[in-house]
Amino acid sequence: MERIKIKKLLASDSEMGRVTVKGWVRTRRDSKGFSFMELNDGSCLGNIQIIADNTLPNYADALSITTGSAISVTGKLIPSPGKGQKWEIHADSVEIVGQAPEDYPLQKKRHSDEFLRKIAHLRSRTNKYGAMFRIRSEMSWAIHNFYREKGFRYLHTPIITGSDCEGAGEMFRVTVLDPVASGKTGKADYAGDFFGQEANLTVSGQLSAEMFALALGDVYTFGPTFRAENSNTSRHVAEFWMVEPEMAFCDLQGNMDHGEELLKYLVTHALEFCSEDMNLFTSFVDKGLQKVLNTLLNETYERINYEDAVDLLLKSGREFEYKVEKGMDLQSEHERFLAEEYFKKPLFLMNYPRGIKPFYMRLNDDGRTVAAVDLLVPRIGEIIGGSQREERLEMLEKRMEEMNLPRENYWWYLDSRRFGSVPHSGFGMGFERLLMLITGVTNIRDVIPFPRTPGSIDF
RNA sequence: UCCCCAGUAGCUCAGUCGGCAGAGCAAGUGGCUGUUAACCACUGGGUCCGCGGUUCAAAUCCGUGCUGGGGAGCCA
Repeated sequence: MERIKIKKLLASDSEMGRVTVKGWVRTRRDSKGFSFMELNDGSCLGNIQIIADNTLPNYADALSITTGSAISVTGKLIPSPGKGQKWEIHADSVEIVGQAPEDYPLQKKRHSDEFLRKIAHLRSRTNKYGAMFRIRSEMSWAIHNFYREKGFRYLHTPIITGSDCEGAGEMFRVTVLDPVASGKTGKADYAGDFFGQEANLTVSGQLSAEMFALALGDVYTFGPTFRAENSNTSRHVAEFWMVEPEMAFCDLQGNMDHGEELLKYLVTHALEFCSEDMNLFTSFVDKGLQKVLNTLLNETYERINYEDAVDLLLKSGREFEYKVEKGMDLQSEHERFLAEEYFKKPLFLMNYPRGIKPFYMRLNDDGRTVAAVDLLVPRIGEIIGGSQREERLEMLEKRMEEMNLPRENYWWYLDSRRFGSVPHSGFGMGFERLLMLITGVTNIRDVIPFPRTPGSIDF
């Protein structure tokens, strides 16, 4: 008989004569004459209650079913006389598909996130992580929906790259050379390597995306990104997913409009299409989450120049551990003060000093600042980082010279400024940080299936 | 990478001044009940993170390493 998803059964508005469900048992409770089981199949947060009478031919088997076991049940969907659930299945047959022995690590009680991280291969069988990864899936679709509706083209930029996108951040090397052998000679033989030159995992698809924005108009990438920084924080992983829109004929204001629209769309989508799972997070993970989500949805995001933000911090009278200094990048505590205490809502910080930003950001008319923009949100900090790109060939070349970037490595990038260059803008949004924001989960390792961090690549 | 904290039963944790290794939950067995983080009783379960040191005696004090957590830097 064809399997039916529990999500569908729980949403039913009438009895069903004969259905088959398959899933994993969360808990079993016995009576003398019958046994109750809570069955979950991952289709939704809720379980369906199974009742098995001792008149079943294999009732002894049913009594051996343990937490974590996989079973297949056929029976009638009937209104439950007990409290706590609308429907239950009165079983005509219960078949054990896969028994889980007593050392099954998940108990029918709350486990710590730290413990569940050590059994990341099983944690998605818990309520919280099941909900998390359903939301993660739904948010991925929402991103594609958003861009498709807006006429953006989905672009697949390379994972392996020869270019060092921003000259910032440590990169993972990609090689077929034997590290032991190359250690003997004392230096790497790139000419003998697969690509004949140094190759790395991408830290951003931006430069490639710019080329396609200048052809297809509006494009976006959404894929894995790699940073080999030795960052040990709750907001960093070595492999993460990033959304990077790139828009032709778009200035900094348009860039911010787009970021705000995207974020609001995604929050709306989560609340509309993941309401049951979202409810778990607003109720149990973070009591203040609903308020944060309301703010994200209903407030107009602040837009403030870097220099004005620095003035504001200096005048705040607030004692910071690190002094606020003009020309320096803001510290985490400064960003948090602005987003969480001063404005109490998301804010775009724009027009940073040129000295602390990469070469491709457009130089403003004041000559001191560039058209950079970061979106800061409460708790997470920076969730979006972007800029209007420098579209003027001479200015771009000058900036590259200042930063000692070899022009020949970027010949193709510079070509885009020689042939029909136009103002354009874009940004990167960390997908995991988005998930943290909308679920209230505070550790990035808990929003990605198998996190990769320094010294840790299990699973 | 730096600063701080932690590591004791399957899980969460207590363990006082250095003096016999503990609780709750889970698991196993039995009982009871349209049950629902069921309930009641009994039972089993330990490399006190590893290594070294101090001491008559170390879970406890000292050193060191490993692992995890929080914060910082870097960033998304």
